[in-house]
Amino acid sequence: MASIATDLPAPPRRRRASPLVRRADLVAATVSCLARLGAKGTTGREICRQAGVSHGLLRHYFRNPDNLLLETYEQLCEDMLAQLEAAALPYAADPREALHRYFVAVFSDDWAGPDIIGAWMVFWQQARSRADFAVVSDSFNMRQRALLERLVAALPARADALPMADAIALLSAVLDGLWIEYYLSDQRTPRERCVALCDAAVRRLFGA
Amino acid sequence: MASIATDLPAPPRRRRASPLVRRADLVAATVSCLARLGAKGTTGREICRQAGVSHGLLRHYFRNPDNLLLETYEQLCEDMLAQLEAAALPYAADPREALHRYFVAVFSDDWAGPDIIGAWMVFWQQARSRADFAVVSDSFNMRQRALLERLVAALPARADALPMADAIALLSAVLDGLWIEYYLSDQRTPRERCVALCDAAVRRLFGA
DNA sequence: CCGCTTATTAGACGCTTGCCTTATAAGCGC
DNA sequence: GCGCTTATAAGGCAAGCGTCTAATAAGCGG
Repeated sequence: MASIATDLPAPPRRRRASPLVRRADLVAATVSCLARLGAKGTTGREICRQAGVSHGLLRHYFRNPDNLLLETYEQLCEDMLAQLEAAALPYAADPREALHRYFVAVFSDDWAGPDIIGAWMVFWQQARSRADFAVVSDSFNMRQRALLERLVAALPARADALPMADAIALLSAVLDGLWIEYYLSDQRTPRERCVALCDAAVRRLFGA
Repeated sequence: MASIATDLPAPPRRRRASPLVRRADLVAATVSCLARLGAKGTTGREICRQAGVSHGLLRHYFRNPDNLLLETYEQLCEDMLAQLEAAALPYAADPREALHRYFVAVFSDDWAGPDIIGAWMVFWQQARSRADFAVVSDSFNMRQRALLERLVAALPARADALPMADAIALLSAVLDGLWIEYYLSDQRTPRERCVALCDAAVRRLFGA
């Protein structure tokens, strides 16, 4: 048994890390916290606990917990948009396939996995009451929809098609709605079914 | 100017109310709180403040703030289902019209107004991490979908129709997705457009 | 009009949070 | 290897929360 003297002072393992790495750590811990504990449980101290750093460090990198939340949201949106483009654009020549890849990416573990999906719901909540979050949300929605529009535009034109704005809005709604369905129970509606339903929606909305 | 004696003791206007009324007051205050302040801002004390009662009263009617939240969720679901049925079922003979009334009710001020719409997002969040909330959510979803299915079943059958399960799932997703879109900005997508898009989805999914 | 039930308030307690200030040492440049 | 920068830890402080207990009075039955 170790002596009390060596037990108590507990070498506070303070390995230094580059600012960029630490910031990334805190952002990652924030996402995990949001997904696991929701808005109420995601406190500055809890985030630091999860990141394995002292609670004073948060203030060293961010103005306050709220600011960390906002930056996390921004980065999450940026990353997701980049990956959606990377997944779909290489197949732009075959719009059906490109859309399919897009759907698969949306429901992938990266953005809809158990360690992250819950975070989006919290951000949506913030977007309604806080202007700075709303700005990020609006920008994200706009860009996501632009990408969708770009993919859809490559589909062969049909005579009995809906107005493009309506079709896009509906496809976008299907995506969000299925995403919520998946959020509420990945058992009841597994991701393969979500993707299949999205594909079906494309066929229905833009012609067989 | 009134005397200090009458100012300080501040007649604590403690009018009695029947238990049912007070409980309803607290539930209503909870919804308002959730919608205005989100999950983090909705504390037991804040709810009581908003309801105009002392913070001790919450414990007199509910085991704890969490329990009040759950009961609020249950009642909200019950009320909404009842009103959806009341809005749509009288027109069951004309399924198109019945569905339209259903959509109008979903996006009405009663369930999507600024004083309530934010609450649903919080409940969704709870439904993922807390089993008791998940039970309420699942039951609500099941019954809502059953009602939708009942209305859709009255539509004339079409040869090129999707499998019923898929069509229902997609229509339900469109509803939820547009609901979120409306939640994020009632400016960008006003409720009339949401309803119109739902109607369009019905035509597309179940035939013109 | 009195007395009992109980709705209601008020206050105390311990805990956690966010914010700030101070102390420490890790690791780079020289 | 030495010293300076600064990443990191730690603790104090006020405020707010949830829980509990005790005191008060409102309004009914008699």
